[in-house]
Amino acid sequence: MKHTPVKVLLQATSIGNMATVKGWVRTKRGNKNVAFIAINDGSIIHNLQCVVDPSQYDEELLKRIGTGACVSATGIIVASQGSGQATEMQVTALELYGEADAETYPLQKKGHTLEFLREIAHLRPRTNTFGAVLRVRHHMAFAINKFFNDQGFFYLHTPIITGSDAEGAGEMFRVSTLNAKNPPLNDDGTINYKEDFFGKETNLTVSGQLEGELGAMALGKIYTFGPTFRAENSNTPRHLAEFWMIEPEVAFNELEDNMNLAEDMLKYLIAYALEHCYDDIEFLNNLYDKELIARLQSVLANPFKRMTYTEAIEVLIPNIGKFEFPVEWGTDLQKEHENFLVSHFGGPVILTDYPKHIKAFYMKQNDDGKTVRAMDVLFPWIGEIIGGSQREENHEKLLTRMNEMNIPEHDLWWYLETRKFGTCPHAGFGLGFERLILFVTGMSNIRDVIPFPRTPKNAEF
RNA sequence: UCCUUCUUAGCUCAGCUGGUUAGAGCACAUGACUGUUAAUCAUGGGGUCCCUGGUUCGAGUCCAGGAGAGGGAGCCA
Repeated sequence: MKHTPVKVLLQATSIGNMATVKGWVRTKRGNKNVAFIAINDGSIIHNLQCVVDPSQYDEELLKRIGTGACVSATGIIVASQGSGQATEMQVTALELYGEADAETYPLQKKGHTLEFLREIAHLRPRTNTFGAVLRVRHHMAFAINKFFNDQGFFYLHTPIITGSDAEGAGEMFRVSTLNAKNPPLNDDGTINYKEDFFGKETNLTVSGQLEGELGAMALGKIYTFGPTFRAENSNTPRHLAEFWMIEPEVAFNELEDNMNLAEDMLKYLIAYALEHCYDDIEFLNNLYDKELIARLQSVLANPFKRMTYTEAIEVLIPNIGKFEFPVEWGTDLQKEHENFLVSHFGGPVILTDYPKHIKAFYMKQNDDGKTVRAMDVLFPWIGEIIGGSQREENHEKLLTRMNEMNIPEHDLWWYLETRKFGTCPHAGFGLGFERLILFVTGMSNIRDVIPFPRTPKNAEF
């Protein structure tokens, strides 16, 4: 018999229907007269309560249907006599697909720490928490594509294996088919990558931005959304070695347009989450973060505070006594400074026009000779969620800056040609997908918003 | 990578100043209970005290080294 999602069976319109449900047992309760089997199939955070008359079934079969078992139940959907749910199933047929030995199945009915669940990442999607997070993650991925598609952007697939090591966004993972124990060598003892698969040194991408700019110089408005890799030895709740990044790039946009796009996108995504994932967000709000829903609504209700780096420094200096690290014009902001600004203004802050020496080579230089048209979006709780800029479109200025910063120009000849042939103002940014999910779910560790996290010393599963 | 805290039953933890046979709750098993909501009650089984070495009559407890995890910082998204 065709089965119906729990999500549908829980609706009052299902009452009176014969149906089959297939899923995993969350709990079983009861006595010798009646048994209650709560079944979850992942379609929604709630379970379907299946009511079983034990006298109608083999005692051994019922015994094997415990927490974690996979079953199929058929019966009529009725209004629930209990108070915890609107509907339930009066079971007439029960089939066991696979049992889960209670002695060894690691997921119990009761509390687990998130740290323990990370050790059993192959099973944790079966918990309420990870079901909720993974559903939210799906809806956010879909909403990102929808947002950009609706605005006329094209989804550009930039390469995951990159031949340039000049993107400047961090340490890279080498991609090679050479024999690691005995690689071919040049006369001077260095590894001869001419014999490698691609005939040159290659790595996993740290950013699709440079290729994204190539797309924007033809299609006008593009975005990338794909995996990104950083081999930094970062051990924090906000960093992953493998994460997903969204990078829009828009021809003819200047910094102001870039800020508008970032704010519009973030608000669209948060509103989408509240509209389409409310059950899951409500669950996370109640279990982990009582301020979650209020914080999401607050971000939607207010414009992001926009100010220059220089103005931010002026706000920070009178409060210098509150900080561990010094504040003066020219130094990069520490996390404590960013946190101060966000709580001082009571919401997201967009900082622009940073000193050029703390930002990347491709950012557009301001006329003051000191700052560049950079933009960071700082969010409550998680800090920097977006980093972006208007790009330097002047070939001469870009080349000079690359030389100053020792960026090898021969590696990026193709990037430079966009400035030689039909250059134009353009801007873009990068949004860390998992950081967005952190914000929307209220989870506090980035390892808990991706199914199988990759971090230093950890690539299990 | 740096600072800091932690590692005891399947899970979450207690274990005092080093002292006899290492405890609790939950989970699990068995039984009871006429509709439960993390059901309840009774009984029971369950331990490489992270690893290696040291100090001591004696180490879960003290010391050294190592591994793993959490929090904070840096790097960034």
